[in-house]
Amino acid sequence: MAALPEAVIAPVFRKLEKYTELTEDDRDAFKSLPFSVQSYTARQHVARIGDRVGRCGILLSGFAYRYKILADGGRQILAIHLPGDFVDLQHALFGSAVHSIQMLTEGKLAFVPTSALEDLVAHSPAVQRGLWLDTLQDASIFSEWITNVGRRDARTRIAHLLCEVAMRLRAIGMIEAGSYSIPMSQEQLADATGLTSVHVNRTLHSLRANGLIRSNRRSIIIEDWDQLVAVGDFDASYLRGAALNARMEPRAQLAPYPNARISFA
Amino acid sequence: MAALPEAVIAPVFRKLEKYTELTEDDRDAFKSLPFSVQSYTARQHVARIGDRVGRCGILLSGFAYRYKILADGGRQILAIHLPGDFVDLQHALFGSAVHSIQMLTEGKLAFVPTSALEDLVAHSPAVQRGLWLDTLQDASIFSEWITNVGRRDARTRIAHLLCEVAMRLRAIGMIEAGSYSIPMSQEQLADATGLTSVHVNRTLHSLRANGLIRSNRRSIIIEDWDQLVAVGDFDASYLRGAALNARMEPRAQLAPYPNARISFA
DNA sequence: CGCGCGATTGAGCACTATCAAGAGCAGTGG
DNA sequence: CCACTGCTCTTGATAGTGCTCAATCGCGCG
Repeated sequence: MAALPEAVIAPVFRKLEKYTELTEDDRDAFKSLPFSVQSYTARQHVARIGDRVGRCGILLSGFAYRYKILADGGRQILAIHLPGDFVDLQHALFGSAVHSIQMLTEGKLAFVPTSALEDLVAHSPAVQRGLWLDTLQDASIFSEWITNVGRRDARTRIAHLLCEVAMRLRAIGMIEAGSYSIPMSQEQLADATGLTSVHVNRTLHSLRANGLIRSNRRSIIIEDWDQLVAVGDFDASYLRGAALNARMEPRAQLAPYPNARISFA
Repeated sequence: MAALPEAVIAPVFRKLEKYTELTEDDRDAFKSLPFSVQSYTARQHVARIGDRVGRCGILLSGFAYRYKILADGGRQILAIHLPGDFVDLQHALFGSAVHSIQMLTEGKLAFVPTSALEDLVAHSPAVQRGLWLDTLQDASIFSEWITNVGRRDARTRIAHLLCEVAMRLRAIGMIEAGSYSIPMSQEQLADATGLTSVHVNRTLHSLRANGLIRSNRRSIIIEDWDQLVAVGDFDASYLRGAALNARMEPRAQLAPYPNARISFA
């Protein structure tokens, strides 16, 4: 357990400080938390349902997702995590995992013992506030997902998910040269939207036919952001701090980044 | 704005203290927050999407729910709130409403100005921790709802929702003499489960035919809790503190309260 | 006693799932 | 360098769950 280099936790601070002021002391205290870093391969599990959890994971690189398995064997993806995300605060604070967490790609996580994090927040209201707001933001994204799978048709659902991921990647600066990539199979897309992979496949084809996206094997490129937003019934305000300047910019300005690429590599 | 009588905030403390120790100072500080109480009639709105929000609402009595309206006019209910719930922490902390909040029944809310709450949590880590954990618990419920609407069939969805509400009411002591009531129309049940009211109606009939519930006009009575749990694929562990001793009791013990009544009055 | 909202019921339809088979790309080992 | 293997994507045919549309009923209320 050693402290992390500045560069690695910079994204975490950016997230925490989106709505909270941290003092130099707060930052120092956070940086001196005992971290242990672990590397994962794609598909590796970070936690499984039922595990006892005594640590809190922070995604440093790569993508991860949380999911539940149902009685009938079905799977529902609950959230997609990007670098900088706190991956399982709920598990850490309550002590047990009620769903599983799996890597989408290879990547690294930093783990902090729950006890150390609890000590920190007991003495640093600002850090706790940052974490709380992050949780509130996650909850807001969850509630949008409820809406997405509950009341939208397949076409809208998928467009909405693509918009969300695009916007969140953009907010953390992971769209460079107008393109970005996340590695999700159509089956994973299906499990995130409550559809079947077959239907996702057909819907992607339809979006492609309408010129909203392009896609070759394992990669999706947004061709027409404005239309994708329209089709996806997408309004980024629920993303709060996870959207780029969501508070300030009017909706219109949130949208366009010309020809951005989503490569589902 | 006057302080609230002890009796009224007792449920709030019970919630906050489920996972956190509050000192006498913490409690006093909380009790001296400037509260204003407001009464609502059934169907009245507490907040509407787009509102600027500068206060935090605590449900003192009655039931409320949050919902979103979609582009096509559809409605999705995101959460059902019971007495003692913090109804819109997200809105209060971020300053604007991204969904609407409406009363299910008549009831009362206490409002605290966001600034006063922020002052309090800046000085009382324990209170902030309680609120944070409450938010984490809400997020856990959200994620279960995603699963519910995303991957379960109509029968399972409705059974699951009935189980959840029953369990949560039980946790706050609102099931007396083995019966309890919440006032939800079939249309509201539909908007919470992502179904149509017509299909909810038919599914309730089917559950009734199988002896899992009884129902007359606007009231549902659980006849066979064990079977309802089985049909609803219900495992209360996601409820965390919102379930009765969810941490301690094995699953089997969570379940039965003989012939409990849900009156959807 | 008339009104109104919610519950109920029926008929037909549509979106999405299911089942099944084949194709394409990537990584592996010979 | 090339079969082998496995996974994901793709496509077709068929079925079904849940939706839509529409009308009627029933209870609570003024």
